[in-house]
Amino acid sequence: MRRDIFQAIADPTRRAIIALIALQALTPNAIAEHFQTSRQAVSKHLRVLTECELVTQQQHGREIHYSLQLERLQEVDHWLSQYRKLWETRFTQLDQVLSTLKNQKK
Amino acid sequence: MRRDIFQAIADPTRRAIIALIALQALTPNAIAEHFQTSRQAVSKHLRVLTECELVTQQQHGREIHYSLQLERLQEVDHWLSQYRKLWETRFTQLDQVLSTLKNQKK
DNA sequence: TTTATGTGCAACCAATCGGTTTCGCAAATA
DNA sequence: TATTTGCGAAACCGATTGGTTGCACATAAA
Repeated sequence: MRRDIFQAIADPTRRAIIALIALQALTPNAIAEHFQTSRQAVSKHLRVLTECELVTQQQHGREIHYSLQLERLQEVDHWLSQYRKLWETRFTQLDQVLSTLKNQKK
Repeated sequence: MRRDIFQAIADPTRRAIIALIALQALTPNAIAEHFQTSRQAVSKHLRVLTECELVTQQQHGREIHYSLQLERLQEVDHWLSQYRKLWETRFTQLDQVLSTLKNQKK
């Protein structure tokens, strides 16, 4: 199933998982220890994250290590960038207003 | 109800609404014309967006104009920034690897 | 070999979601 | 005044979500 990354990061638990594995790969059991939910619930979240390619798996014997695919977050960054342009323009305009006011005081 | 902005932008229709009103405020009817859903469905989306303060209303007679609160998107930007740091570091490291290789060729 | 451990998957469940239709109400228009 | 228009709110509905429990199956350890 093709998943939407925005829907994937909508859940707070999934964002917490992302934060956990950002620096080092972890197993589902290791991740589940940080929450009050079952390992299976964490597995379901990992499946959603895997389906939108936000995380990848590395098998080590019977353990599976999940790690974050940082680059995928750039899709969100790209979506944001169109609006970032707008709010930066707005700040620039505010700066201009402020300096105009400053000059009038002189 | 206190809403989560990540949950608000998870829905593709809501992201489309955000894009629509980014440049100019619009009424629910005007927005609904861009989709194949009813005005009431759009109203529900606007309610979600209003609850997390992503949009604000301006009443003009019987018309209500909805406009985007750009600054609120900075909450997403702020969340992203921690990971942006990481992927930029990664790129920097890649650059270093590349220039090391380059120097070795000399 | 037997037992313990790490995992994914399926079935089930209550809650939520995104949509619809119907309604009521205030403002604009005839 | 009577009618039309723009809107929110409520009731309803099927699909999805996030959780659970129970299971099957490898791999590691005894």
